[in-house]
Amino acid sequence: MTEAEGPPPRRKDPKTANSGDRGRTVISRALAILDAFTLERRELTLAQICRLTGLRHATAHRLAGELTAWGALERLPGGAYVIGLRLWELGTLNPRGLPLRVRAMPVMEDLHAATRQHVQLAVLDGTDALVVERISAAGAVPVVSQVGGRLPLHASAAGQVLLAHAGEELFTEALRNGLARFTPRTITDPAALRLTLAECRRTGVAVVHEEMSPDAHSVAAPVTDSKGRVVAALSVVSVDARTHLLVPAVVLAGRGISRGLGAGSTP
Amino acid sequence: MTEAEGPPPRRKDPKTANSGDRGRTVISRALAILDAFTLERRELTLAQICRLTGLRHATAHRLAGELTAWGALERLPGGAYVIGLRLWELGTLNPRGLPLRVRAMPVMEDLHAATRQHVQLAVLDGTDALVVERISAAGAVPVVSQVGGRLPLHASAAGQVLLAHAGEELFTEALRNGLARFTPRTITDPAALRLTLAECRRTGVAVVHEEMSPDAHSVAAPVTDSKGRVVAALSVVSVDARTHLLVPAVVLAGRGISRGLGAGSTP
DNA sequence: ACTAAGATGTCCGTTGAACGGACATGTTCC
DNA sequence: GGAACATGTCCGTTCAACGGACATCTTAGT
Repeated sequence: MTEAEGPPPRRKDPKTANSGDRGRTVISRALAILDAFTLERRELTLAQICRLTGLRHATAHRLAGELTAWGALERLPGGAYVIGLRLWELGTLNPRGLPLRVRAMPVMEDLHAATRQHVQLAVLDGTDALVVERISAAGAVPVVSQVGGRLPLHASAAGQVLLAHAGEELFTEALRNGLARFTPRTITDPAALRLTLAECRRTGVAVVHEEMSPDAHSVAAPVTDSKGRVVAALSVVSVDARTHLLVPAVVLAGRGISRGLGAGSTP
Repeated sequence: MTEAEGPPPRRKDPKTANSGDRGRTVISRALAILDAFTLERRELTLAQICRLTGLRHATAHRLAGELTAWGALERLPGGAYVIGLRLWELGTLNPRGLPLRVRAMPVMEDLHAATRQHVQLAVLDGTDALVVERISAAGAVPVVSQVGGRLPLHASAAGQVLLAHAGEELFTEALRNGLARFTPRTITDPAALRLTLAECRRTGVAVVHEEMSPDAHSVAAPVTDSKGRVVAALSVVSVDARTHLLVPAVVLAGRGISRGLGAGSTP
């Protein structure tokens, strides 16, 4: 009597369960959770993480719990997850992050005081320029980027400096991603970009007029390490089209930071 | 004939293999690799990672490879590993990191200009105060801390402010870790610390004389968010023992940052 | 030049950690 | 009240992770 209905099959066909998921590693899943956080999405609930990563909620729950226990994530009172301070603390250990920043800050402040414009320091990361430090000017162009944000290599002064001094392989890699157009003045022709970069190598600076956003004019100069390699780009962003007036100041500041990094001391 | 020696046992007893390792998860191992990096150990070879984490080199090699592919680690020309920029980029998403920093920076610069001393901004993380921003003064106390570094809660002005406004549970937690003595003037008696914290809550500031390192005197004031909760501590470190002269400036600056965070606007 | 010691990188059979379906509980909205 | 959704927990199955073994390369000692 009690077995009238028969035993229901508790397990589904395993083949349908994780069919599209084979070959993924635990670490890749955990890192996918971290990847789900962006500048626009700084707080995520467990359900949002599941949707963004495609993970089952049981899996996401377990992984997020482990990441939280370690400090890679934190939980807000409401239950939502945020990137943890431990991750920020670890990030400061990167040689292109904090040490560069500490050396650059005083000079950037001088440059900011002299020009009263936005001052940015960017390094190469993948096929983008990553802004590692920034001093904003009150009355200048609204906000084009922020610390931790990214700039396109072909359409920003800092990006062009970094791209000009990188290898040919990065240039082809950047072309493969396509030269996105932001304004009518954006350089989208590979040959034209190559000429611009050559000019940048010759003069030592990049000057960009409204290639990324209207009314934004910028100048950038390279920052080199003790071996003369370009490790960062220093740029000033202004609403004034007469950016050539800023060239000497930016070059000077760039060299000032480079000297602080030991440029020229060990040839 | 050919089987004279017999088949050699290729596998060792599995029980001896990973006996002390049972129950550890892949993620805990990967995070242990990241944990191996500290301010003192910013570059690590694979062999060093193995020694520090206790992982087999095959495992560490695979995990470090995955972390590198994602950007959590980077490899230097010599083959050594460093914390990757991707980790720094993610870290900037923490609400107590960048947003706080952006609001605080201008005020910190004003405070630095007014006092010509080290200016620090610290938040609570576990049982330490984590320095999230710092402006160094050229002629002041050598170097007591740095961005990404940690201060003891009981022996630094910023730490005392954070501890004074945290719950009772953090106080007992801090006691459990022990009140480490750094100088003859360090408060190591729990009852004395409790009195100091009560005084700090009453006056709104913490004043510390050589409790962490000789010749270092510091004053700290709280920074509050829109709900009046203490989210950070602003401190000035000086060689001058007459720190009471700095109290009004630090309080003013702390309130200035708080106002930028919306303190008082939504009661 | 030969050997030893140590680091990095790769392979593959074994096995236990990770997966995900199912269920329980809590919350929100109509 | 109950439908929809989110979070949290349990447990049997299985495939990804582990680590011993081996290969290669570099550095050090004699």
